[in-house]
Amino acid sequence: MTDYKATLNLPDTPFPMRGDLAKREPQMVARWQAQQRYQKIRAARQGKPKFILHDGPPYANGDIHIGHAVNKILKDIIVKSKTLAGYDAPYVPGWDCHGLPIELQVEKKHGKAIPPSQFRELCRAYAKEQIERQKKDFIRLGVLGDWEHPYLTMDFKTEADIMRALGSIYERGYLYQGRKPVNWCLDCQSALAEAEVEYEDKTSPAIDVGFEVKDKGALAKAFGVSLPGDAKVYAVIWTTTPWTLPANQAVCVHPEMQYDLIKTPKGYLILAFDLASQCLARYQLGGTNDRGDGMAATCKGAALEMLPLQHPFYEHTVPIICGEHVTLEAGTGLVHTAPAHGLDDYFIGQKYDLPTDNPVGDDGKFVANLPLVGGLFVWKANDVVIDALQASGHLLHLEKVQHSYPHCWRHKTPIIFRSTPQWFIGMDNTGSGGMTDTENLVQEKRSHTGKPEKHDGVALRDLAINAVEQTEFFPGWGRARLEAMIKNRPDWCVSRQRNWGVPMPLFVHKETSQLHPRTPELLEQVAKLVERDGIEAWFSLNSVDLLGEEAAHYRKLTDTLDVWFDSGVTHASVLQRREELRSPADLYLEGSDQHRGWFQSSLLTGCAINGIAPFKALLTHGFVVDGSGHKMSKSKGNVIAPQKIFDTLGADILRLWAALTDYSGELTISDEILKRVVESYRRIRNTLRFLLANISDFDPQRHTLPVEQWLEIDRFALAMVKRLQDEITADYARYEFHLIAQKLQTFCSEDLGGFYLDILKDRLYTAGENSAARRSSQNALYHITHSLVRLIAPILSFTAEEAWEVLGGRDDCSVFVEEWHGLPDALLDNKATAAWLKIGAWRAKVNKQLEEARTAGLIGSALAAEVDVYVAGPDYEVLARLGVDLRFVFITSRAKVHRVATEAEQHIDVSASLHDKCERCWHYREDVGADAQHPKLCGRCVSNMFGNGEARKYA
RNA sequence: GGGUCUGUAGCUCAGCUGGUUAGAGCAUUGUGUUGAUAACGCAGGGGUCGUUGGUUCGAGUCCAACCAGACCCA
Repeated sequence: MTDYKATLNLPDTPFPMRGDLAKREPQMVARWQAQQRYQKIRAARQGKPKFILHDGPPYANGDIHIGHAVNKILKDIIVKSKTLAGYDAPYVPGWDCHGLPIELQVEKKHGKAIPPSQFRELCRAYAKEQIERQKKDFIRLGVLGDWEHPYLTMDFKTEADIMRALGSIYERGYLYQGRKPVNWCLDCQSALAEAEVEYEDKTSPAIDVGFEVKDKGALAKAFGVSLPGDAKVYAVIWTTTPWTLPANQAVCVHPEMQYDLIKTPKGYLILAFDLASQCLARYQLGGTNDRGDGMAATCKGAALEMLPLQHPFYEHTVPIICGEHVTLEAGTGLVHTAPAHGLDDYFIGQKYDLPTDNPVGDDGKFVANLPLVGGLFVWKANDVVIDALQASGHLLHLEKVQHSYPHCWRHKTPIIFRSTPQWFIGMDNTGSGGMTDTENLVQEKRSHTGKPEKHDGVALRDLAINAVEQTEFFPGWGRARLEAMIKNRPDWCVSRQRNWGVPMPLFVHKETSQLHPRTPELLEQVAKLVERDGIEAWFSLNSVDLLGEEAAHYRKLTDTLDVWFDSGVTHASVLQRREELRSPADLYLEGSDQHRGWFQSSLLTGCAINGIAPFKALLTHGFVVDGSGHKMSKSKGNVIAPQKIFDTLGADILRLWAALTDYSGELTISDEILKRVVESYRRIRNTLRFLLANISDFDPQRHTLPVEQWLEIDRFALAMVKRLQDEITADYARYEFHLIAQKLQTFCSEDLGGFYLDILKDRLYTAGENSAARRSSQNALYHITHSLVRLIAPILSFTAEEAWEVLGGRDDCSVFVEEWHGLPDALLDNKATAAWLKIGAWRAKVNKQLEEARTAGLIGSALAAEVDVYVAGPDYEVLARLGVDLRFVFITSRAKVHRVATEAEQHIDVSASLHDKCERCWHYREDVGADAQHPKLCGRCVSNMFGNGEARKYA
């Protein structure tokens, strides 16, 4: 018996069905690096239009988590898709290296008693080590970039440029000195960062204090009442920090809230309407009217603005001011305001230009010459203040309360808020130089000269808002979010009292506190030194070397810069410094938290230095959450590590997950989701494998046929892939990756697996190896494969490169030096396309009938069936046109169309074939055995094997 | 508490400017094939479109409130 299977052209490929990704990907990565693929791609794109995606630097601490992975994968998808679209898209990864978290790690490891210079060296070494760990994982994800030359904010040259950026901002008039309350530990005698503060319960004295109204006439007017001449009126505040009363500068009310003037045995009291009753109960004062609180009059807080009050134990008066931060949660609805001791107070104080004078020294003692509390420790001062208030009759109530209060995480002792001298980038000061109106500014910005724009005299806030308007946002709501933040943000405090950071290389006059007149020049001299020796150059600098005799009059600042400044100015220190990059970048891409972070620090420094944003577009992705939509945390135990995913499932699975998920909201991940992603991957991979396997003997040099000679279904397939490619390349350009992943999957399942490839198998396997019928299909498959491999490449990079090796027969070329595949015109008019869609619909109907016949036990395989299709109207022509090829579309052994008059008469008859089954092609045909020499074969197979081969036109 | 978002089948996503019985892939069930075989084909089941009101002749699609979740603030 002849084994006809051997006479078929069955698929064959070295591309395995199972990816075995976890094991094989690392080998691929090693080869890519050895072959310098990033550099080769750069060379291939030399001279092409640039697309600059600027990497927001991750912080050099800790191993990468899933959020890092998402971020880098999305960036990589963009860089690769832009590369395939023909752009020169370099990718220079970076790291943020200075700052507190690293200090804390080093402290934890080496203790606190280390000289600062040695401490900084340890920090530098630690950061370096962390970078190497993170880098290894980023590379493992398949992210392509200049990993050998990343940018580090702790590079000496970068450190110098960070200083220079500060200098530019100073020269443009946006830097100023001020005071600001910071968390202050009395035991450390130093400022604490937010991360060093923890909250614990503490018992404090809670007091209600009356501030006597000075101008009763104005008050009476505000409330619209007349008051007896001898009446005493008090604005009542409530506080749990009596010791801050010496620094009181105002009493704050909510402008929209209702305040009552209430007559009591202790005089008239001003209290918030909603809190009056409980306050009076607390003070044990009765009321005299229906409401029981003796209300005399009421008014809105706004009416009380600027009313002068007598400080309860000092000579000066303080105003009533209005603030939105006043709440009704506790107290009286009037808030004691000490700008030196609270952030809210400080901000509202800025608005009203209140003094920020801080009477408390580093040691927690009041300055010696201060009346009442001079020289006292703050906690001691509590009692003294309370006694004084009691004695003078200003104290309405005293009680002990337990509340959550900030503590130093090292000493576990309560901290205080205390204003200290700091440096700010002002949002609203108009900088130096002449006024320029915003309109002119916009005009100037449109001409991209690359030179700093003239923007002195415009408030940074206005520059920034303007820059936001010029920026493109993905997704669009990013604009509203960023704009709202810019509009509301306070001045940027850029100074920190830290060791591991870029110093502010400034000299301040000891008496006047003014900066040295030659500051820009001096700053550049320092920058030169830092370029050579790093930030240590400043710390070890002897002022005399720079200032000569003047040194005696100047203090060398020891403050360092906020780390957000470091990364914020990478547009200057990296984009403008590196040959292959430029500013503004085409895109910044980060998580949505960076609206407050890097987007903003970049925007503000960019605007302050150049008048424009350092980016043309911003893309934001959400955070990764678990299967039920909750954030991941170690305590919840719902953390999924990227390392675990690429070590078990492979990086391509993680990449496909990132692509499949709509990143504009939260990205959900769970074991089930990953399982689904693996299924998706298999579908795409197997389709690719089938394609590769069926064109393994196809040589485009020898077997290319002009499209007009292809069978029509092959041209239809070409049209389908063309449409897919058009859609997907457009989706890449819009950064809509989840649509791409979805379309790829649907294309593989519907268009290919469920239609074209299904129909094609018979022709590919049974037609003559080199027949026009078979080569026609391979022409189509060749283009589909080439298109598909490129389309998946930005997402499934490992799989694409693996397929590319099979396609090209060599392992030293990358799909990323290519561009999107140039597809020939399918030469298919709208009518023919519509006809094929109709044919597909009829195929579905036939399938349904076949399934019924199968259920009824009439047939098994579809080839065991014969169908008669009764069709009315234009559909008849559509099907009839295919002639004998119709059976191949339906994959039945015989198919015939019959015309009927009306749609109502349309139906499909399925019957089991009564003929013999051809042993080679498995069709049941009348002519099986017609050729006596080949009794088991049908006529078609005899012809394909020994004759001229069958002729096909449509399918 | 404020700002910016999200909430459509078990999972991931479509559903344009409001208009016939809400779609796809995967999963699931049944089944065919054993010449893509730890693969592939075919058919089926599965959704109060977060909840409740409102606008409209008509709402998944517009408005309001509420619930749940995310990010950033306070």
